[in-house]
Amino acid sequence: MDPGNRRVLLVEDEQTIADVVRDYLLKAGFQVDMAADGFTALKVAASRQPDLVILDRMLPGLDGVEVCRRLRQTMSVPVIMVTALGTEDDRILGLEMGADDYVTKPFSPRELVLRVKSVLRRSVKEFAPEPSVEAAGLELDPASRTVTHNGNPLALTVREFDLLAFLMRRPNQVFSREELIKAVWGWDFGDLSTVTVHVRRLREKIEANPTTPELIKTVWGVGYRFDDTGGGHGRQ
Amino acid sequence: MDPGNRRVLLVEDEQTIADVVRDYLLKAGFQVDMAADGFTALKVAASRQPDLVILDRMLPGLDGVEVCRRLRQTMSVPVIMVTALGTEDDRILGLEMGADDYVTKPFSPRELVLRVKSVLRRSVKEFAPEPSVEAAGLELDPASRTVTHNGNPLALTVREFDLLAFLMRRPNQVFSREELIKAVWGWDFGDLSTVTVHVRRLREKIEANPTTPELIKTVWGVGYRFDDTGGGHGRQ
DNA sequence: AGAGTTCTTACGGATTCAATACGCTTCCCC
DNA sequence: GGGGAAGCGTATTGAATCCGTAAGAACTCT
Repeated sequence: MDPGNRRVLLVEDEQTIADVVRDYLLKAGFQVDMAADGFTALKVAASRQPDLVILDRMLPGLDGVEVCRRLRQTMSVPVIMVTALGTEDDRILGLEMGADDYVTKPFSPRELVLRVKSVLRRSVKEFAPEPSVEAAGLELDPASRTVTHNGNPLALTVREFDLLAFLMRRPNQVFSREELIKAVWGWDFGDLSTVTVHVRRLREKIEANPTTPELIKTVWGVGYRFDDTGGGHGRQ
Repeated sequence: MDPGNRRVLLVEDEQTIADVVRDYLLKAGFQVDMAADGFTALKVAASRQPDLVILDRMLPGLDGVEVCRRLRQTMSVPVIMVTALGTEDDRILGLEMGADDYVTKPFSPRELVLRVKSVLRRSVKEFAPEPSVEAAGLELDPASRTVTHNGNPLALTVREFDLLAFLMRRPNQVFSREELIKAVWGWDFGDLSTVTVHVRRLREKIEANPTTPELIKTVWGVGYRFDDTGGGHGRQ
């Protein structure tokens, strides 16, 4: 995600910090609005409709937590909370309040910009349709959840599709069964043979000869890898 | 994050400190460039494109703050600032200046290495593939776990791959069997002949003539060393 | 020449993966 | 509801692979 035309509202009462951070955001290509207290923040947010809000927790007037709460009542903008407090409890509290990320002072403006980009990436992804992938004669379209092999459609199950999608998006990269079960299944633990079996079933459908796979290679002692040897960079 | 093939630029005018820190970074697997003053630092940074810069604040010529500012104008490399001053205000000032972390003298080189790793971890994307290494006709790609010798792929086992990766990332450095078994196997003790045998098996696959090895040299009474005699600095 | 170090080979055990089978749940259509 | 099919996760078996150790040969340095 590039900063492009994104608008960030920076709510911070300490002028020095505010200036430095604003410069960094501008340099990174964002448009920046500023507010020094809670009420102004809400007013500016309503009128400018920012794509993201950076919110100091200590503010004159309404404090950050309250501003966050009220923002959430009227709009669904992502919020990054900035605070001088750094305990674990505070962090959890901040996130529970509805902040999408949490930064403690003193912080590096560079890091803050990275987090802004990361949060925006996350929140943009949720709505943007994912592009389809193409590799090795296989075309996978997440929007319609269809896969074709040299033109003819394949009937994949949910798991099979998700697994293939994950691998095709990251061709030529090995993933352990643990990584796969975490990424595709969303589990933190579980029987890893689940992955083995699903790879097997997937191969049965996409490989010309499932016994000697050409697409999903097994890397002994490590995991699996989708091989995209050739030509076309897959992106529609 | 493991050091992979990351390149660090170390800017430090005190030779003793510089040497110690460089050794630690090398041991940790980083590639290290060095500069002793501000102007050299900028020049080296431009040509080598490091993944991170360690910057002493007190420097002859341009001081650290100024170097940091100028770096930031042209590239977006993370910076760790090293300084003799240690007050809280300085720390904040340093971070506000754009440093991503801040270390005060006297510092432990070990801690510095940890911070380097931490900063890199933050600035690197989650599934970003580690850069591959190339040396002496050999190309090793950690992401796909493949190795090619002048283009044709080699079939290495897990141990062989890990061993080769470790050595190739630290070319021209000798490692004892103890160090290798600790780093590659993760053991604190064990039969050292394990290393010997695996080096042998590895040579069988990568050396033109395994009996008179050109790549993995044995240093009698000490250990093994991967020789990168030639030209190209290994970076994909 | 001798002691210490490294090379080389061989082998049994352990790990890993493929392949199949089975029970459970879900969904659909009757 | 009820029968049946399909998908999923787990367990089991068997085979291929890899790994660590041992033990003797070859080598290096003094």
